[in-house]
Amino acid sequence: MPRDKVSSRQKIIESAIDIAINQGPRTLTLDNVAENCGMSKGGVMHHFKNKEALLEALMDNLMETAKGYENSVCEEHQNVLPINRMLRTRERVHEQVDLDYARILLVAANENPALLTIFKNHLSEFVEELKQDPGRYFDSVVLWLAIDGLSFQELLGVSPFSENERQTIRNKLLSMAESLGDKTGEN
Amino acid sequence: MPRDKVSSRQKIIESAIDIAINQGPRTLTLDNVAENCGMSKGGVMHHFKNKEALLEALMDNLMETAKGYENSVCEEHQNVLPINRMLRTRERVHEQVDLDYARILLVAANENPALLTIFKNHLSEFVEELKQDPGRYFDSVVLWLAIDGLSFQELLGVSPFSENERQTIRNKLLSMAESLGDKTGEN
DNA sequence: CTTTAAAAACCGACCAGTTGGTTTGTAACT
DNA sequence: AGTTACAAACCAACTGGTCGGTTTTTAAAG
Repeated sequence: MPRDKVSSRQKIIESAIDIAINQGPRTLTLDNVAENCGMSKGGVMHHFKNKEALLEALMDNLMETAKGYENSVCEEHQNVLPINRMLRTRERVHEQVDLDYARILLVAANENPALLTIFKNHLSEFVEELKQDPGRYFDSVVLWLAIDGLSFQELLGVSPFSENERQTIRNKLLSMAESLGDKTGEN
Repeated sequence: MPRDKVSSRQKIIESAIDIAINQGPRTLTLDNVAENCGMSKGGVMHHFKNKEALLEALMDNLMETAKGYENSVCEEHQNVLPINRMLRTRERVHEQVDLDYARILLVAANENPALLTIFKNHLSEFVEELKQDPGRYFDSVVLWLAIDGLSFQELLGVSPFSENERQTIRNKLLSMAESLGDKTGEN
């Protein structure tokens, strides 16, 4: 039996994520990853032909996790404005995988900006969705940019707010989104 | 006088900025800087005892430039809300030195997060200033986070908006800030 | 105005460590 | 026998940083 291809690959990815989160972007090296998951570099290279391939896998992993949370939010909160859905998703991501998870974005930005294309496309799709509702477009964009600003500040480690304050801000943004109404216009 | 101490140091800094902007953070190496400004590495090391010292100088340069724009805005628009002032400053920075200038932040974040402390302190001061006016605190924070989100998206190269759209957004944010009133409450 | 000597600016070779990546080997499974 | 899944040794390029030496500037003395 191939010793355990799937779980080995996954173990490498998790090791890489672990490094990206708990150490800086600069320490995400192939040697480090190999050591962190108790493998030789040759082993790692067997699963990912080069570093870029590994980073791609990281990005995919990140996007898929996010999409998973988005889906769960969609199920619980139906017929809700896109911006509302987005804010709730962010909240959930924040609770569960911690924003540190997004540090992978920083690694990607540093290593190979092309990797961010996947992420950018995700944002573009969301803009298109917001444009479907021209009347609430701008208000939604502002709320969206605000939550992004808050996240980015935290991501770079320059947020002047405490976690408590950030929580308050997120809640207020959410309530602002809710006061924009629901999809059908009632409320 | 030594050959030209001031301008040599400045030339190194400008070379480093040039690299930080036009190439990725990873290419900001001492060798690269030296080559870019037509000097030997030894020469560079003479002006900056190590890479960190150079990066510090970059951050200082960035902060001082920003402060310069803020002052010019202060002169032209007196008695205006802090958030209003901040948005106008951002606009001016954007026009003149381009947001690419802020790419230095990314380099710093990647290389030595401690360097961001200066930047973080600047943000903290602004929060304190906003808190002086509790009635408009939250609205100001939202506008601020929004412009930050817009900038950060652009910084990472993931902005789903065109430059035209971003301009529209910035203008709208500014007009929202203006509708918050001026410092004295009239208007 | 010279001479002189210290100080500052700068060069270029070098170093140890790290990087992404390759090659070769080998044990296990099919 | 052949493929899969690794391990181990290895490599060239690059990293930040050091160091001995050379040139240029400055300032003081004659």
